[in-house]
Amino acid sequence: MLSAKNRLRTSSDFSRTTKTGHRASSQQLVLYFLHHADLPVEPQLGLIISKSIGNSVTRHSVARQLRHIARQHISTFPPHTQVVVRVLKKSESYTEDLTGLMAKAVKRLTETGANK
RNA sequence: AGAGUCGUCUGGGUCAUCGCGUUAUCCCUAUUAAUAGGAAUACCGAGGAAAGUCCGGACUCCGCAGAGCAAAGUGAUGGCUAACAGCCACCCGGGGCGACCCGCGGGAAAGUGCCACAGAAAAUGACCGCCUCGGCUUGCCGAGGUAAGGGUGAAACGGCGGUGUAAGAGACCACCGCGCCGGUGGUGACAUCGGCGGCAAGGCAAACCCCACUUGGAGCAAGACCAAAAAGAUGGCGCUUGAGAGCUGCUCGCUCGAGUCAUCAGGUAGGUUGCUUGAUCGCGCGAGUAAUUGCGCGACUAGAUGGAUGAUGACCCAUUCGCGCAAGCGAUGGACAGGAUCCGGCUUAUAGGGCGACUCUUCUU
Repeated sequence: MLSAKNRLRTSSDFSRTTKTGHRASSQQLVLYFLHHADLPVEPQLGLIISKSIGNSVTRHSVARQLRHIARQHISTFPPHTQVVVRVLKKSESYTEDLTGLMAKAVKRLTETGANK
């Protein structure tokens, strides 16, 4: 699981990341990520799970699994980064999808950072 | 043994590793000196419905001289409770051989309204039929009587039997039903017995309405405290005689330069609090048919806030499937469902399992 400092907390963080950030998507997930020097040093991650996924039990269980997977990869993100994961469809396992998307996002972030 | 009725409990278990949240202890760092951040260790960490948010309260704020209207809700009787639309007991009506179950149970002789389709008529009614009278073309027409019969309908103007009649009819009579009066039993709803009365009384009140009783409003996003920024008020200093800022350990010096500093009230963003020990639960004894309650002893560890429970492994138990005569082996791996101020209820969802009480039938002794 992710510790509290690695989680997005406010509504404005979510809207800024989803509206102005970059995107990477798969069949089941969409990953938004934003890198800016004004953001906190620790990488932060937030989840968006709609009611179409299932009832409250299902949504919480999906969120816990995603946080568990994301914990192993959050340290690979560069500092000053915020990430939002949106869940589109219900699935048995999100491990491969999330791992692939996060690797892609990290690759693009480090490339743009190199260009600077 | 079989068939049933009712109540109640449980809601996979044990262990290990990593991770997350609250609290406590200790250590480190920072300063505003009692807070913040970080690290370690320990303890604890979703439910019987946490759900729906349908009732009732606690708690908080606002309002409030008193009375009435409106609106909403409740509706047999007695009790329990903080309170209730809840619960218990009992009454009444209905169902079952029975254990037991079902019923939003005041008023339809205060008034208004509605009663689909069918049917003559849904409440000032005559379609068929029956009877009487009149007419003639002798089996039809007209006038009238009749709610016993037919047919329609969820429901047809008290039921049934007799007297009676042209035919009929509470027109009259007995029993039942209904209403009133009285006796007895019961706290009471009511039951039962006796007498009298006339047949006046179709259903719907979850149609309006009438009667009785209850209710001030909003809700933890309540409320309380702290309090950025921007704007405001007051005061100090200053506008080339330089306030203040940057460079610096300090002074000098250099550069920028027209506003700047302090206080105040308000209370936005944000934060803290409210926040979990309570009409609490378990056991024993006592009161009560029971709901419930008195006393004594013991127990109590979720408090998150984009919202903490996840991942992996081992064993056991349960389910299902396959192999097998069986023992067993292999695979599968759990119903409904996730706290958000807290309690009492109701309703709805729920795989499987355990326990208790009782009824009926059959057999044996």
